[in-house]
Amino acid sequence: MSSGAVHKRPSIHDVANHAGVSAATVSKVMHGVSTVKPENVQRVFEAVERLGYRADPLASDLRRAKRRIIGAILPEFESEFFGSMVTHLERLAELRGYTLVAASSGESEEREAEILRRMQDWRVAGVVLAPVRDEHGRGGELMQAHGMTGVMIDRVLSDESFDTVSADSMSASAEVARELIGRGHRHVLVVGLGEQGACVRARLEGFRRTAEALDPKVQIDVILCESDVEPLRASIRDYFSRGERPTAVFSLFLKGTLVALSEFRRRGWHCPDDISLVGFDDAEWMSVTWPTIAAVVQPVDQIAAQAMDMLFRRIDGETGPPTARLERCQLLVRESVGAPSSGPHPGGGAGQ
Amino acid sequence: MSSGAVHKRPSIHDVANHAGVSAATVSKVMHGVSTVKPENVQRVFEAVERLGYRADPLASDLRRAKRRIIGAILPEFESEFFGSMVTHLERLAELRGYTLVAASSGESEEREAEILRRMQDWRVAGVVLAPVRDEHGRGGELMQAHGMTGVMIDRVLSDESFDTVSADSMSASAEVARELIGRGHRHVLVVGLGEQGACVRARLEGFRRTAEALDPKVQIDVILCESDVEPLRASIRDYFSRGERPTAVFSLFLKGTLVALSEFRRRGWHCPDDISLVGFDDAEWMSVTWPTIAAVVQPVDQIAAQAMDMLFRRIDGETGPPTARLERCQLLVRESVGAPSSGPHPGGGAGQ
DNA sequence: AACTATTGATAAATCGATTTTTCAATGCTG
DNA sequence: CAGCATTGAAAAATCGATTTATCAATAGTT
Repeated sequence: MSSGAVHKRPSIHDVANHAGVSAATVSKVMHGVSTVKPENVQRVFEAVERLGYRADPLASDLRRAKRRIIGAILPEFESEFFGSMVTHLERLAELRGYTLVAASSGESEEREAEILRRMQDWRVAGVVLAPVRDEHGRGGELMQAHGMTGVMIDRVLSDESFDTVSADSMSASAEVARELIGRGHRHVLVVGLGEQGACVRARLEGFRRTAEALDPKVQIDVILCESDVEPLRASIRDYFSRGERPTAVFSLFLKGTLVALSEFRRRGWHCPDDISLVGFDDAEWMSVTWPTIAAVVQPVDQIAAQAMDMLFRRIDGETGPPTARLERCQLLVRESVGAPSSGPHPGGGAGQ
Repeated sequence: MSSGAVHKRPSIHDVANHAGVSAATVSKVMHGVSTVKPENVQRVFEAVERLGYRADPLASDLRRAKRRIIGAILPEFESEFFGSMVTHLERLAELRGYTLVAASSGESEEREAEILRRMQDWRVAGVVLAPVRDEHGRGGELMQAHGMTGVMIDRVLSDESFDTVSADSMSASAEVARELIGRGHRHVLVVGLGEQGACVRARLEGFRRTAEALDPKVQIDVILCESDVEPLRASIRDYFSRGERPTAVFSLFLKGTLVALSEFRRRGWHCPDDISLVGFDDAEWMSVTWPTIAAVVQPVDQIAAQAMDMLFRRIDGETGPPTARLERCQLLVRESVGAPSSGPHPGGGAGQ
């Protein structure tokens, strides 16, 4: 469209000329410094108004000691959990006048490392890292080696170098155990990804300890796969094929819940009549399908808020030992959890 | 960890000093300019290596004519569709040495406008805008008024100022119509959000025209709500309460599919025995639940690729009239679609 | 041998802000 | 009224790169 007048934006010097003052004065006015004559303040505001001046954040950040950019590194963007995490982080960064630059590591530690390097190039003020593995992975090492300011979230428990914020996996798993044992389940399959992660161990142990405390004779089978979903699916399929017949499945991750559901489908089992299902991570569809799926809801908003809070404290120079926060989860018991089925599943196998 | 040596990163001048050349020479070497003595190239490389030098993108972008930043503005991050869109855009930007800065408008045109202003402050090279409303909303106006370079995606058809890329909604809807009519449905409820959007009209008309061409006596009811989900839910509930008994529901958006499903649940209707369901937008869970849900899959990868392709062409100075691309969708017919039920729906729950 | 081209590199200007330093004008004190 | 402190603003340095202008040393011409 017509007027090419728009193409060059006014700089602080243009404003200064228009107002008949120096660039330094304009800068002061923009930052509300009080040592400027009221008359000049007026003229600067008028010039700003007339020219539609807005400061270039690149230029101002270049000069400043700390850049007003926060980097966020998450394993992926496709899930509701991380999607909503980005939304929260974005809002919280903005609230403080910072820009959030989010990147996805695609569940790869190499990419995670590369992104961290790039964030360091940008000299971001701080990083929110949801590591691919856990707090002892490459990401943390790199952040530390380069003296970056950061917080780790989600797949972490605690770290000796960085603040961490995550869901209280252990308590949540314990609650799941109470729920399942309470309903009479005595044979439970636990499925999950990332066998070596501290977070997975916490979820598993939280469940196991509570379950065994409630009934020492409970049988807990565990299927963990390294990272990919398909091997997990294969293992679960194999497990059921061997004739194993748990009365409930507890999934430590959303993907596991999906895999379990699809394996139930394959075998024509229905929840909760044939088998019960509960998993970590809630999703919108879970309250809509038939049956509705029970889930552990992680407090995304609180995790994000706490993480940003800690991060900005560190950015503002707070020292002291790293803190490790655990945010309380909520167990939503839905239709997919019931009492153990009375008889053996169709297709053979033993009952309870 | 110990050494505070890490805290100040080397600048191009440090490299220059180390190599015994000038900063300009270092810059040339970094950009592969050939007019540098091989010996000096060596020394610069060595200095870069020893110091671990990496250019500061802020500083280099400040000087450059075009900044290597692409802005992406999407209505939200929580859905698989936009989540995966961000992932693709991120990768495509990176591939060309650009950084993607994504922001969510939260379905608000005010926020969309504010983000655009901020992106303009950053002087991004280009913007990928998935407008809250459609190509005639405030976002497009602003981009144009400020002479920004951009592409619009998703809720658009074509525009006289910007290139657009979106799913071929009309063809996809036509295919849905063929499928439903072909199976014998003669009374279909279409639900959706955003009544005034061109994209909604295309989806609706694509369906209506094809359906009526196949059988002029088909009854098509339509429930559209402005933007919020809850009014839509109320309308649908009211519609069914009035005794309307379509044999199939076609949802124009993912949210609509969820609302429809939950309303079916409320009434104890099962797909596809009591009513068939098909909707725009696929999601991972749809192939896992019971029944599996039929969906129109939008080619996110192609939309992203085409959008970035067009955008970079414009950034590189290509002129000419804006193009409007439509990418082909795929209809995944799953269990939620069947033949119309033989009789009227039971007033209460149906058995399985 | 003198003069022009060419080559390769450096110095300086620039991007658009912030921050520090300098400086002029005014006010106050004795 | 001289001397000093205060106030307010301009000038200059800075951030870390890129780009342009300038310059010295060599090569090539006649």
